[in-house]
Amino acid sequence: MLKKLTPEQQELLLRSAIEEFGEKGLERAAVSTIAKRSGLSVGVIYKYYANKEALFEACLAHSVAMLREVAEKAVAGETSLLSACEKLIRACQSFAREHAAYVRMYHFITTRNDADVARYAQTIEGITAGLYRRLFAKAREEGNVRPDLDPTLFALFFDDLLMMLHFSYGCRYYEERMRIYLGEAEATGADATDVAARADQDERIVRQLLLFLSGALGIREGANR
Amino acid sequence: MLKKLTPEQQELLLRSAIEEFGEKGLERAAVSTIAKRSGLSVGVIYKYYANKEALFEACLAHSVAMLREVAEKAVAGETSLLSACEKLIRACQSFAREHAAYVRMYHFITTRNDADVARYAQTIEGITAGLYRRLFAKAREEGNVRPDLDPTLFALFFDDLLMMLHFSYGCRYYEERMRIYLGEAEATGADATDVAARADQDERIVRQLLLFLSGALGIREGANR
Amino acid sequence: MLKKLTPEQQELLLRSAIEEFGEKGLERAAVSTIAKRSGLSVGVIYKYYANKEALFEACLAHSVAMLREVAEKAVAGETSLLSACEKLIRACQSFAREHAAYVRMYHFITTRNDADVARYAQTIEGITAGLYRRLFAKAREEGNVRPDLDPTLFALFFDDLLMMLHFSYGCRYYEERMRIYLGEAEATGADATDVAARADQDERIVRQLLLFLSGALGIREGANR
Amino acid sequence: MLKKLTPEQQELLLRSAIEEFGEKGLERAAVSTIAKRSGLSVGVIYKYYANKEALFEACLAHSVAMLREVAEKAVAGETSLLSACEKLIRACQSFAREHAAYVRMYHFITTRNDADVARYAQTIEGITAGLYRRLFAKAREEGNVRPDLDPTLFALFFDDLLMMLHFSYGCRYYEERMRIYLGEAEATGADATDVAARADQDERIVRQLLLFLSGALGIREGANR
DNA sequence: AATGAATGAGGTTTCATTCAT
DNA sequence: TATGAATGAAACCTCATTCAT
Repeated sequence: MLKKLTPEQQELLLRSAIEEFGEKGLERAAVSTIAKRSGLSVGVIYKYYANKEALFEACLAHSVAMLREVAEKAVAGETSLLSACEKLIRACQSFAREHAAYVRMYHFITTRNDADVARYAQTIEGITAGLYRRLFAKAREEGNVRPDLDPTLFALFFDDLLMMLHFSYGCRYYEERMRIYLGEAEATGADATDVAARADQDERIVRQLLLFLSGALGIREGANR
Repeated sequence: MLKKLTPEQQELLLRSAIEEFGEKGLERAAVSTIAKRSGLSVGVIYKYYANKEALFEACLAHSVAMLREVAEKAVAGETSLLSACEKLIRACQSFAREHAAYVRMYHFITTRNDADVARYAQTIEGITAGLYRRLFAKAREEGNVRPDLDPTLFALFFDDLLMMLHFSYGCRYYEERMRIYLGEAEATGADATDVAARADQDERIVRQLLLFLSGALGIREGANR
Repeated sequence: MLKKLTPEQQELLLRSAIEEFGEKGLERAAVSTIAKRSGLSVGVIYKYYANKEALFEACLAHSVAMLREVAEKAVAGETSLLSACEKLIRACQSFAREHAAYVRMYHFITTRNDADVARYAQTIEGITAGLYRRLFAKAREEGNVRPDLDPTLFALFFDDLLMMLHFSYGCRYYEERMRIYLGEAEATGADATDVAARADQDERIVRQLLLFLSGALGIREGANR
Repeated sequence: MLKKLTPEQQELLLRSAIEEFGEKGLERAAVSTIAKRSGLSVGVIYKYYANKEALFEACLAHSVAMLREVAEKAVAGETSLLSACEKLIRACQSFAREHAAYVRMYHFITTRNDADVARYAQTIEGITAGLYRRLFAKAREEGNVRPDLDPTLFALFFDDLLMMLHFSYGCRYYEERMRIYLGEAEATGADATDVAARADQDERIVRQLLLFLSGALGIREGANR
């Protein structure tokens, strides 16, 4: 009769858990901390999720669903391959900046070494794999990309670059790595200059990645724009 | 102070620890298991390393050193950019097939979220970042690649692809992801057919990645070979 | 105050609780399971009983009342000591076969180690103790049993045997123990042969226990029948 | 090389655990309390026993072994059935007075309702069952007991009485029950009068139980003494 | 008044680290 | 000095009890 945990509280629980897991990973995250963060009791978490791992998986599913949603929105209605890529890249950037914890959850899946990995991978990668392959296959048929391109493998390489882009904006190590490559000092705060510099850098990354991709795919500029 | 452990034993300890960490990650790996695997006592491990984390870091350093060594050997003496790339790709494949645990250690670094990340990244990525940047800058000067290429960012994208290649051969999630992209069933064993099929697939990946890269870099075929 | 629970529901609650407690004991039984079994809410149980222990005690009282009722019915109107014994033995058997949970509840009292034990024992054992003692004292006066019999202690020994008989039919350990003594395999099911074999065995136990008792009590066969 | 837990400490651990389990039962006993009682750490308990249940079983085994040892010593070398019975009864009394916790452990087995019960029963009861059966069969062959006695069932009834005797000295509920039957007030302390009264009562129980048994078994006085 | 979801104390168990031998 | 058994803090999870609806 009475559902004490409102949808808002359930959402809050997931968000709190994603933050905790995103910071510490499955093992180091403590259910009691998640309870505190979300203002709920330990008991109620175990009412909704059988154990810590089940909660982790729910967080994964939630995070991945958001990632996918963003990706799908980004390419929806795009007819040009290059502009679809641009949309995806920009979507990656803004999503990862806003929801770093979700990106980190995604990254944590990749560290798993158990038997469930196959299931996760199928659920998460299956859709994008198909999407990109079809995108490239169609572009090849239409003569917009190099004719010797293997849609299967190019889809993989393309996704490699998008994944790394995600991680570079959401995971500290990859962030640091990007900084090293770009040869810049750590941003100290969030003042106006930093924000502007960051936007500039983001823009530079977009342009260069598009350049890299258009070369890789052998995109005929004229045909696309 | 610590004379009793021969270099061979130290090497053995690191190898055992890398295997254990590579299988289970930092949290799930047990120091006592590492002791058993290496035939040493728990006590002596703590004589050499302050704590589990310190041992983990030593394993990271060791793994990364091997990775780097392999990478450097691969490009040594290569004058052509494309053939350097090919060497690197093939080195990735064979190293990851042989030393999956080392690759996984490398991958574990990226899950770090603490303050030490910067130090790690600097040590590990600094060198390759510089190497690739110089490689591309030189190629641009010599007119062997597209003139509008930004050596800094292209180095990053190139390393993205190599990292993902590593992980695709060493980490279960990424392995599974590659399988999904390539649309193939899980290899059942190590019989002759499997081995041959795997070699074929590896070769296909090398060729397509080189195609992807040469397009991306705008490599002038004639100038390189 | 508590009007809403009909006598039928109260009875059902007790029966459900006795089943749950009989299966699992006080600690392992869950109030929520009892609520489910009885179709009531957890809340209403706590309206009627202060806590799980109080409910357990009510179950004890109820079970013991039934046991006693059965015992009293069995001896009512019996003039011969031996036939009173026989009635009690048969009553034990059939009651325990039908209401094993009640027998187990009774058995659980005996595990108590707290201060309330005296109160329980007084309530439960007081009546039978008096009953048996008077039974034996009367038989001695009438010259139907050995004259050196101590009614007090013989009542205790007699009750010992009846208690053990109860438990042997209601509690798994004692059941198994009886099987070991009787040297028989575990009954596999409830088919006709099993049922017949079981009845035979029950009958054998009755006859031998009567033999044992009549010897112990020094019953003069002629005087009793 | 170094077994820090000496046999004495292991013995102490078992004794402490038996006391704790004997007082509270499996569920209510806390491993941490056992650790405190024995002056050991929680961890070392889990080195020696896989979990609380395993420790409990070890305590059972230990207790039962002692009980059996005492029983076997009691009948060893006794040629007369009646004097063997007397020895057993007196052994029960003194053992239970000294090691009440062991008796309670034994009693706790009988509350179990799980599948392991059969195994326990076999181990514990198997030996005495055979012993008593043979004792009675031999006595019947020799014409020392009634010829219509069924050794199997009489062994069971005899063991019933011994078990109840044990419990009456070791378990509070049964103790209280005996007091009710005997119609005496609770002993207040351990002063001289109490001790003497207790010894008197013990003696009375021995004699009456022997009387009861000799009647039940139809022992020919002349043949035995 | 009845419900049953939420609470949170408390128990079991693990394992990094210590330290007596 | 090297060992590896002992330590004990910390985390998961359960479930008796409460209380908002």
